[in-house]
Amino acid sequence: MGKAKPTKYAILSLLSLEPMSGYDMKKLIDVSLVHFWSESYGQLYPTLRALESEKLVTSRRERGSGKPDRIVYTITRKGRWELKNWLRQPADIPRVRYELLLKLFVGSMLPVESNAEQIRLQRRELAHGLSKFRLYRKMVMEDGVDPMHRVYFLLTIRHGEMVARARIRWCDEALKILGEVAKESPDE
Amino acid sequence: MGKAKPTKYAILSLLSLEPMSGYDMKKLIDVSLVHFWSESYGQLYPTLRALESEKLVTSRRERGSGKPDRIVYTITRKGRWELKNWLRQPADIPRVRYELLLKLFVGSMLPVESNAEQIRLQRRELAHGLSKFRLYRKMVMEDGVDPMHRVYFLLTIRHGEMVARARIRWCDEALKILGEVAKESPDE
DNA sequence: CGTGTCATGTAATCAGTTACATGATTCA
DNA sequence: TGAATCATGTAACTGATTACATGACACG
Repeated sequence: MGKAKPTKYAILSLLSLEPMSGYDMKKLIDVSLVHFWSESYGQLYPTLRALESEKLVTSRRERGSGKPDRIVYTITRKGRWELKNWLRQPADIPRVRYELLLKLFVGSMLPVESNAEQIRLQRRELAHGLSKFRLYRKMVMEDGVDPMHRVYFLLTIRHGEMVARARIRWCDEALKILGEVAKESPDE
Repeated sequence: MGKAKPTKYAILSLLSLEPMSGYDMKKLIDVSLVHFWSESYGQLYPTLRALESEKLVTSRRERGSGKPDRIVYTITRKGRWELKNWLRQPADIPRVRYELLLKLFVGSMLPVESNAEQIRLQRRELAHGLSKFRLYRKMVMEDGVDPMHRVYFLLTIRHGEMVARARIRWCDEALKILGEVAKESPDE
């Protein structure tokens, strides 16, 4: 079955919230969905055209005074129908490629300290990511966000937080273990 | 900088443990590294050839009695050097595409129960994954695994477990929240 | 006066999966 | 008898990133 075409459905999903341009989508993804989604312009713009010729979205050109024109897309009835269809399929489990763990898997190639440093670096990234969730959560709460959507937005934020926290705990545990290893064999 | 070529370094990593064939690598990845890595034959075999012509690995053909011949690859000094170089670079943070969360992000398109079902499905997958970690951990402990490697193997397992547990906790929390939402508005 | 934002777009490239083909052997 | 395992390999396809181009305006 499947044949996912993720970008297509990501676009339809965003348009189900409100009409917007490709540029808007990119922004939205990069700030609010960044912990579970990503898109590039090179993928976004051509797909938008394809969706239009499939009649899943319509477009209208908005004159920008000074600024460049923007093309605002709106999802059609057919588009909503297709989106719902996809939403009902079981979500596929993404196969990840987590470089840090691969590097650690063959960690004995390098001195313990080198691996510890990798983990510290990762920890910093994760902590930084966590702080962004706090801001984003505030945004979702304050703003005039449709309470229908709010529950679901909060669920995705909560997921990001919980996984990031688990990873940070792992970093701490791993650093402790490597610290002991280093004590046992202070050579290399 | 970067220009990662992840498959290349995944192969060198595995060969740093012991000589093996492309087929062996695929097996190893699919059972022991599955929670943080994946490779397809279509990627593995051509890359192995490329690595050989780069003199990073050597190959010898092993006659199989009855079974097909296998081509066993060994990492060279140059290969180890290149691998170490890569290991020292900071690990890049993978940009994920987690379909479940995208579907949940626009969850209000469907009845609450439909979203809950998605989460239950995911929960089952995660629980199943967790049980595999227990087996894998036992393997690493019992077997004649080089204790130098063991620490690092265990670290990757521990990461898998901790993240899977966090996700399961999130599933439970999310289901509880959606349960309350359903009570408040039993319509749709 | 240079940088950044707005906004769309395309071509080159790369990385990756999928589906096939081969063919002997073992197991139910 | 049919399926699964062993083992290598390739061609077709898809999906995605990257780097570029355009051009006006606002900010400091």
